Amino acid sequence: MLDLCQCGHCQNDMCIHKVPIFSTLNEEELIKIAGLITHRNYKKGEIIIMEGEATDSIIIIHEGSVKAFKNTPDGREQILYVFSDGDFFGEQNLLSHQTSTYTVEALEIVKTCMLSKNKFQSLLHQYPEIAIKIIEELGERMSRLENALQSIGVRNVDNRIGGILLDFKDKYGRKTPEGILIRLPLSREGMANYLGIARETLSRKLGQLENEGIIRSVGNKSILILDQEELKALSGNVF
Amino acid sequence: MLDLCQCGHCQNDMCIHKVPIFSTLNEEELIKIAGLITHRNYKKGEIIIMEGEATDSIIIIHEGSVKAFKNTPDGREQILYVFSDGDFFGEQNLLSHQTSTYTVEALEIVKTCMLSKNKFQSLLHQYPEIAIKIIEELGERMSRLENALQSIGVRNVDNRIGGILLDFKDKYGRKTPEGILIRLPLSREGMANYLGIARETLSRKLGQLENEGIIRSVGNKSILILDQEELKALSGNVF
DNA sequence: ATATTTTATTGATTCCAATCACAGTAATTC
DNA sequence: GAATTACTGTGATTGGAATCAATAAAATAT
Repeated sequence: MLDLCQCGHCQNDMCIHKVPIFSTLNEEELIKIAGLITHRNYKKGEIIIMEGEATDSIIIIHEGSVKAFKNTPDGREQILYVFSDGDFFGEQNLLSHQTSTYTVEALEIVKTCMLSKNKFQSLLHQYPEIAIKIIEELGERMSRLENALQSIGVRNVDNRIGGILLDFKDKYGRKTPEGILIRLPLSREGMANYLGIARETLSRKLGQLENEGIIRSVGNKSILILDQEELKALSGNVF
Repeated sequence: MLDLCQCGHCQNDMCIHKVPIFSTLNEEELIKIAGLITHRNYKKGEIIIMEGEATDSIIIIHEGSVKAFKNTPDGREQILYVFSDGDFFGEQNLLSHQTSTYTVEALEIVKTCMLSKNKFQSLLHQYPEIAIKIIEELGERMSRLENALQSIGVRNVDNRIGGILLDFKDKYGRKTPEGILIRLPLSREGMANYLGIARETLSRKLGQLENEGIIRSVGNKSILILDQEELKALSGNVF
């Protein structure tokens, strides 16, 4: 995003610059909001919000990535979202009296910005555009959840794996001469928990895709996409 | 909801009376909005919105119920929501430039109220509380989707069936001396498409639950819940 | 650089739900 | 109310992914 700020006080790395929900505001308004924000950092593995807990702030990620998950009755974890720079969470608690519907855990060192319930609510009344931006963002998240739910209706596991790789490509991919290199935010186990399948099944399927020349594993934390079209076909995404 | 309107013009069955997103407004404001609304009825089986289609209105259900679903690549349908009185859809198209993420089909005779894009947007700017109400409602829907996604991570199918019965109980249940009688909005096939399982599997599992004395089928369109606690245990819902 | 721990892969087996096939039941239509 | 049509239930079989078990590879610590 273009940085319009020329003043001495305003840091260029202010988190609000990164956050889509504030994107309709001008620099002056942003500076005002920046003053309302508090910061906090987390180490890898630290819990930021616990499922069922009430929070009193909306939390915006300034840097790093987190996973949001639920613990299933049988002791596994089902990952619902992976949030990174500019994403927010905790908004449910501010508007309704809901407690958090998921646990949020840092996947690496994470810097967050927090805006307290009261400040955020008055902001919403002052700038309806922020509310509209939030509705838009929630709409996108719902759309992603809906797709996830659909791909489960399709019992085919390959389908889901194709989907997650394409998702990660958009968010974490980098073009290289050989193909698009994805720096994975999750381990194999994490990805399996995202897809709702067993770790071993994921390994096998990824191995298969590698044999077919569609992808290549690069260490444990990266995957190179060699044939994006084939992946799209696999994911059943006809659009 | 209490009907405060005493005037001659205002119909008591105005849809906006039923709609939570307008619940913060006073009677005068409601009457103003009522004038902006157009109506349309649908027969069972009629398509209200098609996936991928752009619409220019938010649609509120005044009476009846609908299913919102996606067609999976392998030709099945995955139901995402069942909407009834007071629920709305089509809001994605108004705020972002998204097209509909699902198809909506009437499950019975349905009466709808529509508010056009332009009118709705100016309303949002005028009454930020409406936007906040929408955020709340979307939050609840997301919470439901998240639960659905979780219960898929749990491979156990009984779990999901318990969940859908408890959901339907809250929305469509009626207390009787024998237990809570649910008037099902969906056929067995519909329920199976909601759960993402085969129709036959659902039949078998429901039969099992009946043998265990937890439920009783009453014709094809109703189910009597005899042992709600056992159902909760089954659904793994510890909260 | 080596040792230790963590994470990932591969193989063998089991099990649950999908599918196929058909019979039974309920709901419409005439 | 009989006939037709749509929906639902049950049995037999198959298949794909989970689980169990062990090895291999990678990341981290020493």
